Amino acid sequence: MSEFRVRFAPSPTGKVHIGNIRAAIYNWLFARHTGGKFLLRVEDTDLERSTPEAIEALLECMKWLGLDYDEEAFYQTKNKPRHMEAVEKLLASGHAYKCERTSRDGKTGQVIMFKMPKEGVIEFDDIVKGKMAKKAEDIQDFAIVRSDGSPIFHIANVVDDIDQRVTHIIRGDDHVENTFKHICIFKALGASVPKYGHLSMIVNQQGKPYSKRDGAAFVGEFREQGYLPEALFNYLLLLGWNPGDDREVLTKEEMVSLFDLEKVHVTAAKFDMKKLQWMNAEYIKRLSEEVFTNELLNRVAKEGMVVPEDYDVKYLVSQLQIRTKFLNDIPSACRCFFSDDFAFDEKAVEKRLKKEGVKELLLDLVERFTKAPVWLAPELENLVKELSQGGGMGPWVHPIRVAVSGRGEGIGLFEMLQLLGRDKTLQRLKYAAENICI
RNA sequence: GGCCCCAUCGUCUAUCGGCUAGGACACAAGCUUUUCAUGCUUGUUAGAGGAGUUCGACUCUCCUUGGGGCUGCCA
Repeated sequence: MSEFRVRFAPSPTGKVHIGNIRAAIYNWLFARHTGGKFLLRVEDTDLERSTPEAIEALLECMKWLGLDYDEEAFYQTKNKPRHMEAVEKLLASGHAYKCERTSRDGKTGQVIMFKMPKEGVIEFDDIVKGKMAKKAEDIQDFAIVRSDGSPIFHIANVVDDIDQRVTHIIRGDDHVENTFKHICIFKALGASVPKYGHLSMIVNQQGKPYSKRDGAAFVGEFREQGYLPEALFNYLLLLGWNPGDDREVLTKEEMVSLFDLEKVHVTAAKFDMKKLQWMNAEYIKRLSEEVFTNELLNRVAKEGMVVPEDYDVKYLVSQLQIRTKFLNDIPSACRCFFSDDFAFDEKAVEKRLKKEGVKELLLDLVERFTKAPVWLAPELENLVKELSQGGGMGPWVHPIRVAVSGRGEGIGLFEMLQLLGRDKTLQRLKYAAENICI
């Protein structure tokens, strides 16, 4: 046994929970760090929910995060003959027995139970939690085959791990109790027991398991909201592990070379959306100009806006990139540049335009801007600065911003005016003065 | 109830017996000759409680308290 083999074994239910994908990330990192193999096993035994679409969504989500797997994907349903073979073996060796039972939901029939040892201690050395031990007598016999003849998780999981030659099982904390059972199955089957590492759960502010009620909980949702996969990956990794120094934003190469499963934390980690947002902004800032420009162009086009041939996109990008927290914010931030059909924010209009004297102020500016010798941000700024006579530029800046963009925030005002050009600026100032101001 | 696990700022964490307890997010203040943002500087805030071991404990041991997980013909 020279090579480490780990696996990610999700049930394809259509949505991939962040806790689950974090387990995938740790598995992937472990494999890449050790030069081992990262395997994918699709636990598709729930025929109702395991649709081709759900499987496609799972694969898509892994691809998005850059979790490439080795060898062919393994489908649990296809291994059913092997599961039953193992059950026969257990039956024959006396490790399992048939039994009449009534399930919780009232089903009655014959199931096959795994027979737990009646004495002794089951122990294992968990890579993240340390020494774990439990008296065999504290664990009851459990079902491994349903009355309809289908294999249950416990046996399927163990047999698949044997068949995939998995050496390290890195999975969620909720499986700790199962591990004691699974170890017994491995032994009963005469297979070698893999090493285990149990990852703590991701919890909400109240300390309860993080669910969709607490906010975005599935990978797809983060994607839709404009999070960068690298940011989510990095944040999830840091939730329970750190490189040992103060670095937080790490490259994939750093993650791979520094990752150490033994240094993963035992305690549950609270999910902090604010920090993820910060991380996302960090990654957006670090995007190359080319990549950000492409994102901008694509997203703007998708919203039906047209960027003129000779547009100074480079300048817009230089202004917008550092201010972008979510890629999804790009279209609304760009709308006023590429379309005259932008919405006016009611609050901003109320606060900045529907005030005594604003109309006159804007009309005065129209005159001054008309006479401006050059249409460049620094000159425009000087022009307004002169007007403010050393005082704050707020009384001019805010009404102009709302008049030309409809919003109270955005890139630097004078840069905005430069990008808009003289004609559009004048046209919008006039329109606001005559139709919106009081 | 039984069994298992956990415990440093509000949050993520550093510390592997020497600590004036460090960093990041968030929050607050200031600066960038007073639009927003970025950037920079500064500030507030932490070792659940109690015993023990030790010259010395946030670090080791035990107890208490608090939190979480599991206890399915779900995975």
